[in-house]
Amino acid sequence: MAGSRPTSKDVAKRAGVSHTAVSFVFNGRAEGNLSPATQERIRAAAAELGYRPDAVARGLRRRRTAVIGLVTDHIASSPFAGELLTGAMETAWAAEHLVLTVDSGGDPVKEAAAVDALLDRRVDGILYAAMSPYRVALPDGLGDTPTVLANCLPAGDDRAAVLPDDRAGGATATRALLDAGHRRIAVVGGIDDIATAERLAGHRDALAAAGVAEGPVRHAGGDLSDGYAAALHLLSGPDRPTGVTCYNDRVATGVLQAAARLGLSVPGDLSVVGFDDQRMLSEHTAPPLTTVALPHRAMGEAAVGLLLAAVTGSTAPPPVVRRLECPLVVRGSVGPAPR
Amino acid sequence: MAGSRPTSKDVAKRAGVSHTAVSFVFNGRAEGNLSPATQERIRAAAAELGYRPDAVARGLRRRRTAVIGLVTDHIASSPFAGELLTGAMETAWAAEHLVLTVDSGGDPVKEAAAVDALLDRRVDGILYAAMSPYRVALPDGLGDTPTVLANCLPAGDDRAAVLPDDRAGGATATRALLDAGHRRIAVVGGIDDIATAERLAGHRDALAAAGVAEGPVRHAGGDLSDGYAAALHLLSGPDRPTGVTCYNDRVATGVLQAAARLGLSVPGDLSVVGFDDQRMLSEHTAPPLTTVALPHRAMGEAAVGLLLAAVTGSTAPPPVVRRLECPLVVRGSVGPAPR
DNA sequence: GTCGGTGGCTAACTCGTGTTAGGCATCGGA
DNA sequence: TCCGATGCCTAACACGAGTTAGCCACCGAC
Repeated sequence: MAGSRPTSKDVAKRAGVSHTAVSFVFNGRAEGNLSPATQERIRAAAAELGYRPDAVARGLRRRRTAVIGLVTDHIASSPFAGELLTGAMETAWAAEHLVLTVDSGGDPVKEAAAVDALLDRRVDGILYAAMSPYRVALPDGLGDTPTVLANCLPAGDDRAAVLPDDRAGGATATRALLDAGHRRIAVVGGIDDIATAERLAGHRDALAAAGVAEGPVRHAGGDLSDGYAAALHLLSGPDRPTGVTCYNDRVATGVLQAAARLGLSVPGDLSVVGFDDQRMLSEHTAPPLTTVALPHRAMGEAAVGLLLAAVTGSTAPPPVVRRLECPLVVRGSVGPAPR
Repeated sequence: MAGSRPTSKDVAKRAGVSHTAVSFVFNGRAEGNLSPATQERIRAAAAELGYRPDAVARGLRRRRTAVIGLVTDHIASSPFAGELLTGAMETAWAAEHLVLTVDSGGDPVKEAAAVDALLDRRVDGILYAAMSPYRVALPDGLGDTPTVLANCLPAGDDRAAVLPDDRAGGATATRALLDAGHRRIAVVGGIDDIATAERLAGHRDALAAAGVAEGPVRHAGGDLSDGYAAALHLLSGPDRPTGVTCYNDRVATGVLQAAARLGLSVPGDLSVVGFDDQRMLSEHTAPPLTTVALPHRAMGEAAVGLLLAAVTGSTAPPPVVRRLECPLVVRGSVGPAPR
């Protein structure tokens, strides 16, 4: 007896009406069809029994499950995925939707199987999140299921996508240094990467807007040791820069260590700006890192927002790329230019 | 035409049989009921149409959705949650189940609503994961839905739970130092916490087993600065310890910084063992941290394993607490005892 | 020739809801 | 008195499967 949920029929019996009447009450069709007294009786009966409509049966009939599917290539490896997932879950929740997540681990076969499994469950839309912003071939079979990509681009430009605005972010990083009075600004780290190119372009945008000449650029890789090595070189030469923007926080941490090694104080002698806001790192360096945050949470929110709009409007999301702002997180590694 | 999935009726029509026959094929009831020739015709028709049974309709009839619900209090804040989620998703996937996740953000009201939303979707079981291992009052209403707690304990001992074996983990940390020949071993960090007490007990277990006298214990808190301060004190006194086990990796990082400040080399003069394996930290300290890992992924796997067993056996998971091993992750911060 | 059994298949019901067409009063007006 | 309109409600079907009971033809045995 404890095990079985009450159905709309139970409620109907208790209120002395048909189950149709119960359905009306729970779907806003009561007004004009059911007398206020009857509505009240039904509501009371439902409350007493603790009735809640069965979402599975409802999904079958309505052909909407109020569930959106999320397939990603690496959820555990980075806190970013967690942020994106949180953003997605929260906007979904606000619209009374839930999120069904599958991690493909980057395996295309599993990825296709994951999409199939989600479609079998009749999810209302699919959010496809990648960890690296490359172009991505979606498994086919999703047909006209509303689909939005997050942090990656569709192979053909036929799907909606949500991405960080790397170019503007690059400009933001550099502007943080310019605003503090720096004029000799270097760029350290980076790989053969769309993001690297975009951020560098943003860097140049900011320099140009301020009428400042370009400094040295060292695309040395994306790891702590890369930042360390490049900075050691860069900072021991003549005419050393007073500010450095980095490809990411790992590289920036390497730069901080190199500065410490060379006896340069940060931010006294040198200012450093990171990228990504990898908080486990950026909050714990000495000094804590001023950095440009990737909008992972916002991407999750925006992507689900697009999906929900498509679902309620029963139209595919417009296949445009939306770029989201990368906000500056001010901590302690930027100070006024020395001298 | 592209938009609508084929149903079992479409397959039936194409194969010239009833939809019941199709259902038989997809549920292992074909043998003995359908001639091999008919089976083959059905299979062929299904393949040509790309038919896959609708999981929503199937869930309604079978009263099993092949979805398990996961409610957690903080998914984004730590990489641990991601690990747990990954473990859960993987074992679920291996059994052809998916995971429906809700983050309550620690709000008990939302938590209850989340459980209701999951039950509405008729999830086959619920995995309740917390970030801190305190006792937890489950929202009622889950009745006899199979439920397993991960990383926390039920308020009454009426539910199954999966936890790290903190005591054994504490012993593992200390044993790593004992095995390297250390005899003066300190404990740094910790809060008023079950985990702290358990790990300390394990520490003493290991010392007792090796017949080594207890060293200083500083329950100084759980942050980097706490570790730094405590270690500065501890290491500058006379008769300083040669090995330290820490409450967590943040504390351990503080200890490393204190050692550097005092001119002690790690692991030459001092060996340090962390706890948690917070990789973003432990992999990037100098030297990289030898630490005891919390079995988050294993907890996710074990919890879902228990749930699946309960679901297929249609019996509640036995309300016992299962403690999972915390493995030692060897990196570079432990060396032979000096002298 | 009838009876019982068996292999091969389907009609008809079920799960719990949403939805459409229509029934049955009652009421006002001619 | 009869007619149409209106207010209130329900019967019956649909969604897409899984499941039970049973039909029908064929076979062998008596």
